[in-house]
Amino acid sequence: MGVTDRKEREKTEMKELIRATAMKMFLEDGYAKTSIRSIAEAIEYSPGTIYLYFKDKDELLYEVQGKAYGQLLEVFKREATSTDPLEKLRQVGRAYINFGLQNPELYDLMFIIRAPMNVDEEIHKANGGNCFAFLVDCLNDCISRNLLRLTDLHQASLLIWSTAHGLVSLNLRCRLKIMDQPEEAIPEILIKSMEDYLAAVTI
Amino acid sequence: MGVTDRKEREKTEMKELIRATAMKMFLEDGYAKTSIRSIAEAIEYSPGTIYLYFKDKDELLYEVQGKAYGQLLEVFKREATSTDPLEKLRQVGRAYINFGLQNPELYDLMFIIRAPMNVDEEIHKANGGNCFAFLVDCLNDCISRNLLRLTDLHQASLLIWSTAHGLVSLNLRCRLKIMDQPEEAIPEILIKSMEDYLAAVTI
DNA sequence: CAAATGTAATGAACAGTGTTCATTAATTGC
DNA sequence: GCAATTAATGAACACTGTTCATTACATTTG
Repeated sequence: MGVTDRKEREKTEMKELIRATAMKMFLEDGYAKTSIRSIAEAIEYSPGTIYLYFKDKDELLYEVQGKAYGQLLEVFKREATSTDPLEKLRQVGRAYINFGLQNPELYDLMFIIRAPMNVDEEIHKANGGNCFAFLVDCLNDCISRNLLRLTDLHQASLLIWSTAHGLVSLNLRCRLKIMDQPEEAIPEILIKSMEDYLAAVTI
Repeated sequence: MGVTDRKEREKTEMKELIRATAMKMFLEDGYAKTSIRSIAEAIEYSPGTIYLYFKDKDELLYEVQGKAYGQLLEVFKREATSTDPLEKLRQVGRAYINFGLQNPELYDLMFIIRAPMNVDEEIHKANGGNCFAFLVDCLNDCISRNLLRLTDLHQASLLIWSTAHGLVSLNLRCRLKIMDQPEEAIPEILIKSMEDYLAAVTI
């Protein structure tokens, strides 16, 4: 059965080619501006072919989202290594914000873009869940040691995530222009804000 | 000059008709799903007519954004009336989150949707600026009385706005599904989280 | 009042989108 | 070598925002 094996392999290779090309184009031009036709053109196939491997454009988005969550988790593991729970929490915060600042299109696609939530719910639970779990673990160390003014673990996780996401997403949508700050100062402001926030809820 | 007066009047009436119809449809179906053709059909004019009054679809969005900021400011003025600075701050937080929960499409259009930022910057400064100023004023009362653990006024404003926006927008994008909470419990969770957050940064 | 002017509205046309599906091409199994 | 299966195609469909030559109407002028 060497033939069916090869076919299987070719099929997954093709799927991977489409996935990788789509991801590259999503990150360069954004999800909305990347058309199925342009992806097809990039891999030198006809538009219809993509639909033999992916149900629709959204499914392609879900694939990339999955990869993206994996990337974020890796960043967490790489950047948040301190043995001090509070310092580790600060590292997570910094890592999250830097990730959003350095990968705007990726961040958009993970947390801001509107996409019909079909399979989405499961994909987010499976992939995003790991990232969230990292934060929860980290916070659990802080809360169980009574280092924070927040006592409900999951609520605290939600709050910290919301704050970081709020900072990143308001910036990505240029809503911080109402504060009269120079463009180049913003990354530091966001990081500083997050740190001051964590300091404020630290006992 | 009665004729030119009437023409002027008809022109502004027509513009208002388009603006109002667009807003209604944006709120019902969302910005993306509302087409120029469908707006034109709703007011029984041809698609081209809309372009005699608005440069493009984005300009229509800006108009609605302006109105929306006005609405939010009114909600602030109506809901946040306490003479106690801290209670007033809590009222602002509650009002913001409830606004987002009760007007999801409007909130989307104000803070989440992607739109080319051309005139946008000025519109946001002018309209959104008033809402932000309300929060800043409110926070100024708290900080000047030394009631909060946050000392930098503008940074504190940014933080509180980010937290509230984070809560609302993550919910709007169904990202809170990774926390296993029943749908109907979420509004209370968001409000409670915001309140506990404010409590945590209160001295 | 009739003709000329100005202007508001039209709707076909353009270039693009996601998606489908009958047709074609290639490969495999017998 | 031939039939059957599978993969790829690309035209077609129904949409999108936007433009612009054409038309219809209201107003002003002769």
